[in-house]
Amino acid sequence: MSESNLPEIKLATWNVNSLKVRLPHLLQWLEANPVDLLGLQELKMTDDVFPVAELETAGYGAVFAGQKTYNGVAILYKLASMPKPVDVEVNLPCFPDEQKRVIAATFGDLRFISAYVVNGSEVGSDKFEYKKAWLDGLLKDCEGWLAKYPKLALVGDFNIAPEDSDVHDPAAWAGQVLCSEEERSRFRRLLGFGLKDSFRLFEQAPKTYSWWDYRMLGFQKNKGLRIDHVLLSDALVPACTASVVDRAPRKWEKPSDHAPAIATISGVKLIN
DNA sequence: ATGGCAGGTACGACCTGA
Repeated sequence: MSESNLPEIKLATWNVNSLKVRLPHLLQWLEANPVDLLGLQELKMTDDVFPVAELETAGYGAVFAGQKTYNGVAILYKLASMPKPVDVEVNLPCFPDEQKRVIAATFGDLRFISAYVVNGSEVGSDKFEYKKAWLDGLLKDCEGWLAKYPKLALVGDFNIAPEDSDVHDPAAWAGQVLCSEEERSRFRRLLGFGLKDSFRLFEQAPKTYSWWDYRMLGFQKNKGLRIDHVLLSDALVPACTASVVDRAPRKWEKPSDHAPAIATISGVKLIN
């Protein structure tokens, strides 16, 4: 039928580590990769200085929730291809938080959520307890969102490497923050609600990561972790035709320490 | 075990990241 004539929709996520510093990289990347929806994390800016005009010139609209110095999330949508966002939610309904870590919006009948999961500092710290509580809130609200929105994409910096294959040195990282069983078990519970890690739907090159430490030549030595994910609800999984990490912008001058991750879905009609 | 790099704040170092 006409399903195959529907355009592809590209869904992406990128922790830009300061949108002020990275705006030129973002614009350069969007020109080469005109994705339809892009979740951003670590804006590190307040809403009054969000680059609305520059992004509109590049063909993108945005909804955003910023904060001074830390955190801050946004969703960019391609004006030419996407319906206007509705039902915008900031943060987790069940977890009141001063920190801006979640923004969600609906495009047609697609719910798109950009999340910046707590880092957690180190296992056993107060920040780690906050991370676990925050993740429990995310789990609870995702269960609710999935019941309401069958077509759902949850993207972002999860600060969790789900499997040892997502870690350059699993022995060194065993039990450490980003790799602990307490974090990984929560990630698996999230998948249990009816989400898939789109990256793992496909054969992938070994040692594919999305984050590399700035220090110790981490990127040059590919000492990385895959902690940025595009999760798709079961209703979208059959339509997913590709899921990749784009290492290219990590090679640019003064890069973010994270690379973008992109999933492609095909044959999905967005219904208003 | 430690520190190394980067961004922000604010002009000192210090906090946070992962």
